[in-house]
Amino acid sequence: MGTSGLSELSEHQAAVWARYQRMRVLLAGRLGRELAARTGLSEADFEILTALAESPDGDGVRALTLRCGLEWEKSRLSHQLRRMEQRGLVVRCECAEDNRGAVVRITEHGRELAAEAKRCHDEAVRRYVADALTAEQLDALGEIADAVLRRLPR
Amino acid sequence: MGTSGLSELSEHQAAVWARYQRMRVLLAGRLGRELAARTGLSEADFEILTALAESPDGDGVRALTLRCGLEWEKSRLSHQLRRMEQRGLVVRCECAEDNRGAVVRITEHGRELAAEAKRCHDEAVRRYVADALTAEQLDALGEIADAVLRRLPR
DNA sequence: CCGATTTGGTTGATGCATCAACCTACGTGG
DNA sequence: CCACGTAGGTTGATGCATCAACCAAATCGG
Repeated sequence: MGTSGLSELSEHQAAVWARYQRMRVLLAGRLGRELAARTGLSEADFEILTALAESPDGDGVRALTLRCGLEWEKSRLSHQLRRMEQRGLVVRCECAEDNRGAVVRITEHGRELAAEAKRCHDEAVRRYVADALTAEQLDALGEIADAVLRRLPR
Repeated sequence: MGTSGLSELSEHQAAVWARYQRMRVLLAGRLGRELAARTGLSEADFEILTALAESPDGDGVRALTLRCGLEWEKSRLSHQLRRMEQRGLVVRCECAEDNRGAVVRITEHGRELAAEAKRCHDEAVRRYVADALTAEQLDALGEIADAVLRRLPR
């Protein structure tokens, strides 16, 4: 002690952070790659399709609702939906209640891919994470996430 | 039990995963944003500059060395270095020992920004992670990362 | 020594993420 | 009712990440 400045990390803290970063990058890369290889979907596609497929409202979800649920920026959603519409995964139509708004509907093709992707994704998460950790570690991970999230503004 | 298919996640597992994902996305976003706001560097810039500044070899690092250390793809490094060279953060020059190769040198400007960025980044990691977790949680995070990394091919 | 293969690196195309600017419709206070 | 502020969405530009194609220098097998 005595050598640590106000904002420095101890060697141990830096080492943990480095391992976390490595896990984060490699895990995300692998999950994304497997999903893309098996379904042709990106993680972004998957998030949208999952939200649409899970939505109880059979016919379409308001873009705003989607955005809030995913915590996405509006331009991000707009660009993403444009690309997905071109590939026939979703359809955008006008909104009756608010003429500014957009309603997004998942297509049959989209729904099929979403189901396939969920299987694929869950299996990968199980393989790389759930099965790799003890029950205590899994609980700890949840609590760690909560603790960090509490520190994040908003 | 009995209801779980081969690749499904239990509710608890899915909930932990969701919280992890949320932490991952929001934390990365916040760290990147703070770094960009305070130094004008992206995380990618920061990784490169850190590697170059830490390198004992005062005059330049082989691109290959950089690539292996960061585990980056070669085209990614090439594009990134091009952008950084345009901004005057690094210089690329030819390699004496291997005429195919490239040697990267950090500029004075780059070195100053790297130091500033390290302070900024360490402070943010401390604030959002190190100070948010108990000593046990910090250790647990390191072990979780190791356990997952052991499952990841290569 | 020579031809084939491998290796280090660049380039171009595409998708994803973000920022800023913009447009139109909604809502509210006068 | 109207003028103004705000909210929902789109668009364009830029940076980042990846893939595939390419090039030249190195290396290896005969």
